[in-house]
Amino acid sequence: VTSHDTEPSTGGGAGRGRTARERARVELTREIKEEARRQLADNGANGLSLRAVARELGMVSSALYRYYPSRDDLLTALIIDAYDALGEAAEGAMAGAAPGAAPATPARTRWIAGCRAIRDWARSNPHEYALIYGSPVPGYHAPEATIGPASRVPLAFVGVVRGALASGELAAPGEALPVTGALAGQAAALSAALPSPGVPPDALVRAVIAWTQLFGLISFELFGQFVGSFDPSEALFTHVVAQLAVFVGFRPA
Amino acid sequence: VTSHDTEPSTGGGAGRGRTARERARVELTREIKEEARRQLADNGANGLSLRAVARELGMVSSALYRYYPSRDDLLTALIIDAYDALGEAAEGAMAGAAPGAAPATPARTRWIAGCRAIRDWARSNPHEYALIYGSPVPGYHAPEATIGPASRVPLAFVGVVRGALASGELAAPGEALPVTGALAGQAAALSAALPSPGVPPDALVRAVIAWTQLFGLISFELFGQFVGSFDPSEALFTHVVAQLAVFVGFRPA
DNA sequence: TGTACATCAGTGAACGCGCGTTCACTGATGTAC
DNA sequence: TGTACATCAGTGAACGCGCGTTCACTGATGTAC
Repeated sequence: VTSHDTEPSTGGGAGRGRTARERARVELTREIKEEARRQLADNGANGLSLRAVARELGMVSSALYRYYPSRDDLLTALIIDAYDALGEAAEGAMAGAAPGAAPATPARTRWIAGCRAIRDWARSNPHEYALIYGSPVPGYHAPEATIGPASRVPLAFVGVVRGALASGELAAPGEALPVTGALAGQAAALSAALPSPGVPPDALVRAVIAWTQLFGLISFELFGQFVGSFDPSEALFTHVVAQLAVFVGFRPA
Repeated sequence: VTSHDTEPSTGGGAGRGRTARERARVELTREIKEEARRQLADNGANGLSLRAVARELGMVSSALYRYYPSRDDLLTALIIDAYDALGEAAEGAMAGAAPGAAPATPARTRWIAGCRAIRDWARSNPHEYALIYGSPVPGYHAPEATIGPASRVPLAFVGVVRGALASGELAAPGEALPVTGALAGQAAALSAALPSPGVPPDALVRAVIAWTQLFGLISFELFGQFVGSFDPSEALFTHVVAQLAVFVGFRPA
């Protein structure tokens, strides 16, 4: 069971649950999303049906419109929840110790823990994973509100790299190719746009590559490309993550 | 425009087009798949509708059942076509020169050409790509007939590696981690099961990792994860492929 | 504390739509003599 | 070359189903005096 929450657009900013009505609304919103997630698992994003959700909740279909103005809005809520849940898992695993306190966990260890947390979440929530990292849902256009939650994972990746850089735990590995030309420009622009800039393009590009490698591997595992070859893909995953740690340049623990 | 074909289950093995009827059947089968592909692009795999295909072709929906016994069978035909088209593109780009003849293209060059051919095909046929490498279609179970076509790309990858090995063009790079334990076992088993065995587990695993990295990158590009960062992702792609060539161990040209 | 009014969650019927699949049929194409 | 029969592609109607969304309504909950 994962924690999910996206507040419904409760008119006033009143505390959650001041009146019975408000408490009921919060509760039902949660139940609607729970049931919707269940249907996602059975039928995929396209199979998500307001009528079926209402039916399962013992309501009439039109009642759902008091909670979400349309099917796509419900889908958006699910997408944001999924990004947030995954982002939280990654952040939790990758966060360093509180600044100044206790001996910090090595960056390499935190990075590996983050990769594993991401995979664990994906395996526990395969359909929500598919919702955000699988093929786009046709006819659905993600609103801007998804951008923030979607960038939590890549930002967590970059965060570890930046931390490692600051603490001298990062070194360009010998076999990393230099980043040049258009790529260097893009990386520099991206680096400058980060919440806290200062990550050199070379390191940023290696982090991005690791990010794509990780999700490529997880997608192959979940989408069935390894059936019959690396079927329990635990060993392959462990190997790849260790290899990626080398590539990104984390100093061995 | 790409070439696509999967013969309909024409009763006898008679040459294609002996009679007018047979020619018409082959022709219509092609048109049905073409129209289905068009709909795939508009509505995704779930949006593929026999009735809509028939409508567009000016037939009545029940007529399609003379060609495909069900919607899922049509989907299977599309999936097989997609795997075959992509496989053909990869094989074409990765194949060495005829054995014994002419100076062979270096393995590294062929490998990079193969990666690029795969990406080019994916960008030209994004919905067919999503069909085979995106989230699984819920409720659809791929029949065994898809296994062969699906393995063409990974086999092409392994083929280049084996070729490079034979011609002394492959060397374990210094930063590659040793393959041990359960992973080594899986790799050895897989290696032994290959059409032509003899690829050492270490090299095989590196090829598999490169395969997942490549498709992870392409999926991110096509599914929109790079929007706003590495937006034209040409430069990133070129960099990653070169980096992968180093990782797999191809001798620089 | 008690009443009058406003808010709003949930109802039930309806609109208009699309789908996969089956089945008895017709008429053209193909084949055997 | 010509006729009789078999094959089979395509028709049209039907079955039974599900969907998103709108709308006038009812009755319970909340609020102001």
